[in-house]
Amino acid sequence: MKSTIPDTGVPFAPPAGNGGDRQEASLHGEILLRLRDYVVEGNIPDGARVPERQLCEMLGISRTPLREALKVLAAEGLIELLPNRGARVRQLSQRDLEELFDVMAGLESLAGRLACEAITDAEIIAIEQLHYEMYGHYLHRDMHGYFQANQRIHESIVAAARNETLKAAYANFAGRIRRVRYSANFARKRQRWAEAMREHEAILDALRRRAGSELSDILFQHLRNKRTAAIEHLAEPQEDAPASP
Amino acid sequence: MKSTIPDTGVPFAPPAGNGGDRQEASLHGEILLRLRDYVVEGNIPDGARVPERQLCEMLGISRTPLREALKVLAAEGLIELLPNRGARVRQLSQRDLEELFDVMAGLESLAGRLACEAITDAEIIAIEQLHYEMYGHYLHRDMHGYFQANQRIHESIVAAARNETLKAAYANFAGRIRRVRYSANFARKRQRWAEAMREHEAILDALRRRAGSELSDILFQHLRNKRTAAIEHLAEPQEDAPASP
DNA sequence: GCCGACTATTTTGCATTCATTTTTTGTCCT
DNA sequence: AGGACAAAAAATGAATGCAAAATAGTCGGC
Repeated sequence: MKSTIPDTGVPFAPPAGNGGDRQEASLHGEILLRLRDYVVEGNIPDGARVPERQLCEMLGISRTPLREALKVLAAEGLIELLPNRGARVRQLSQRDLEELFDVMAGLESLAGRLACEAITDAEIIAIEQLHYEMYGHYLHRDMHGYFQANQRIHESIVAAARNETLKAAYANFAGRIRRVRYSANFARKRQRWAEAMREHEAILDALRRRAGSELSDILFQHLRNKRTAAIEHLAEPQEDAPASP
Repeated sequence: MKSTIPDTGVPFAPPAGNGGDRQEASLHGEILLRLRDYVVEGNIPDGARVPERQLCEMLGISRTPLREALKVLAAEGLIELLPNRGARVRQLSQRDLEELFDVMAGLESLAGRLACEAITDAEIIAIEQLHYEMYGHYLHRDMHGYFQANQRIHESIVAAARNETLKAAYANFAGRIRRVRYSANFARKRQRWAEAMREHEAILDALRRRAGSELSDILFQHLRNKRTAAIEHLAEPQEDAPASP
């Protein structure tokens, strides 16, 4: 039960300048991107065994670059590499999820604190825009739109922190959680929605005042509450699935 | 100037249960551990080019497992992999260091907050012991002893957070910074020493009261101050190197 | 009929080999 | 002599081959 990539945590890659594009020269790099998406999007069932050969012909490459990509994904924590027994999609226990949410809370909390030091008025206005947009989705019970706007707000805060290292770490953890979201059908309870909206107002308020320490607290609590909702949801799935208008 | 492991950050490996041992079955895993230490300890000069062949015969293996290990190290951010141009030790700019310190500050800040929820009296007492020990080293101007005790205190706080995911991430970032410490001879200024001691008192105080939010703030500031000291030190090296008694 | 041991097939881990690309060296021309 | 071009050498990226381990399948025993 020991992973090949053992006790050391892998933080993340260099800032690498480019934020969003995914051009990639080398084959194994290309494979890495594709495989990561493939796993994150939940195309492989939890804990499923995936023979290398099968992936090879699926991707049309030989085993060497594939294995290199697998090692990296294992270091990222998306899959497990059991010695002589192949790669498995990493199955997250409830405890793992709790830990992940807490780390995300810590990172966002940090992002908020740093953002207060550097954010511009224009950026705040942009976030306010997203906030109102999100509020609209909330009123219309549009879960998907709400969710997206919400994500963009949090990403904006991370971006405003002006810290590529943080951004990379954030993206990595977000990816791990996203996989769970894809697999389990993450609907949020209505009551939590209202709470979340109120919390977001407080976030904006603290951000406007550049109250770093305060914002840090609020963001942590906000994510903590998200965590609780998520865990409860996992315990008893699909309660109060929102009707799309 | 693009790394093969591109924009995505690699967070870190699974908890993997075992905290400290480094038994490793697979060859590439063994190689990974040895290479990581080798790099972290600064045996390779910054930005130096290291031909694979040379590493292979140094480690007595073929290129395949070596390259797998290199990919992982690149994902961890310790080295850079330039397409068709080999591996280079990642050179951290001053900005990179600032970012790293800030992320460390965020993680420790989080650790403190979580620790307040779960830490036992016994653990607090143990940390107090370390604190007094550190104070002794401080009085004796024993930088090395001071430094070690200090590190153990921070590790204890992270351990008390009861979050293996956080612990792994922390270890990864700590490794990146440690490399700089090995290379540049990190002496701390005396004035900063006194400040740091006071801050540590405040940390202990907040910890005893389980004041999570407060501790979070103090730890962040503490690390922020460390950051400032480190950056200043890099700018004008070895000022006030402490005489060992 | 079910459980356990033995064999065959598959799969992983690593070494070796091949094809490009890069870097170095050597030579020639200005 | 200095620089540019060209060829050789070396290094990287990927594919293939081979040995060891694991899985599955079968047979035999109880």
